[in-house]
Amino acid sequence: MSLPHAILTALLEKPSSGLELTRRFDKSIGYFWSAAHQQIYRELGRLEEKGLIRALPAAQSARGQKKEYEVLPAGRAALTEWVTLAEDPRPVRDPLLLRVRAAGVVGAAGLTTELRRHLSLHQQQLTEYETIEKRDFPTPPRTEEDRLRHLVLRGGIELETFWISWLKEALTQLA
Amino acid sequence: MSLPHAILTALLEKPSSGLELTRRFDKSIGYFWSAAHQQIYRELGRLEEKGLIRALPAAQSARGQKKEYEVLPAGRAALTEWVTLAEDPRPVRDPLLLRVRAAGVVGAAGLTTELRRHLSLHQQQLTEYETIEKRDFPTPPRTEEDRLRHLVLRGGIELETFWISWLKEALTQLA
DNA sequence: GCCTCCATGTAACACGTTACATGATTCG
DNA sequence: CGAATCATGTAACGTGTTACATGGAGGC
Repeated sequence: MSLPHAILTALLEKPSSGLELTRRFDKSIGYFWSAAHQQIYRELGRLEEKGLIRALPAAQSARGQKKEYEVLPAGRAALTEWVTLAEDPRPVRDPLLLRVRAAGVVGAAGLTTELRRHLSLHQQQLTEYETIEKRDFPTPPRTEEDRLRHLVLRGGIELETFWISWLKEALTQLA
Repeated sequence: MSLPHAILTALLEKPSSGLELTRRFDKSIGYFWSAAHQQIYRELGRLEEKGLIRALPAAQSARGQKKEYEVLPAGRAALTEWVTLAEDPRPVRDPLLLRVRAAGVVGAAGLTTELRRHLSLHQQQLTEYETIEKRDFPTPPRTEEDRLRHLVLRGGIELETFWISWLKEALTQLA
């Protein structure tokens, strides 16, 4: 039940059309909750049907015509409730860990190439996050909203740091 | 495409019935790739149909009768191939990070309770992993299989450590 | 007129979750 | 014999992914 709330959050930050949302998911929210445009359009339809958002009056509903949405009070209420809900942490679900385990059974030949590739990708992602951090949070954030956004970004940075360190250790052991 | 390979790995470690697999997923493999029994039975059926595993001859196929599976050569080959496949890291997909971001928009009232609850759950999980580490790897592992299994466990431990540290920082900032 | 890009969708399928169904075995 | 437990499944649904369809606007 996360995607609808991700969309509500994005729309509260700024009313948008489906494609604009898709683009914003690609750079910002998508760093920790990704979604393709097909999923976004489907979900926008459901949210509108439930009365949590509405299409801005100016928008035409014809195909190929831009359609902007904004959040209704009921939508904000639903999001507020979701924030404090008791929802257990997702168990880890990572194919790479699984593959390392499988390598223990069928042999680790060729695994290091893939580990090196992942290491490089995580290093790239870390660099990207650090660029954003320097750009958006050059000084300690003052508003609560900024502090929370920075906190989320720190989460991303520390996760990438974990992967880099773990992959280096793995490569050392397999050398 | 991870579940079938998780099952192949588990079956190579030890031929099992559906329920035995379910239990082993609950304690071991499930720490980084969980699955319910319904999913496992469905997947066992598919793997058998594809000729990657087979039911042991002794087993009856009647409902309520135990049915053990073992991996066929084609199954081992498929798993070996998967280990070295180029498959990009999964983008992070975490509802808690999303909720913190949403809290930036609708207000963080009541969020700390949930963060404290998560902190406690992650501390429990870390303790569990450390118990397993002491039990299974009291001395540096010698075989490649053991080294790889330990590596995966280290991944779990470091991930939990990350969450604990991040949650503590978050709670400090929101205090 | 044609190509590209912007924009909104549909369809089909794979995967994961929740609820329920059915039969065999064991223990009191 | 009744209840609990072991064991294998079915059904329905929600979410995520891949492939494809439709239409408008601007540039050559």
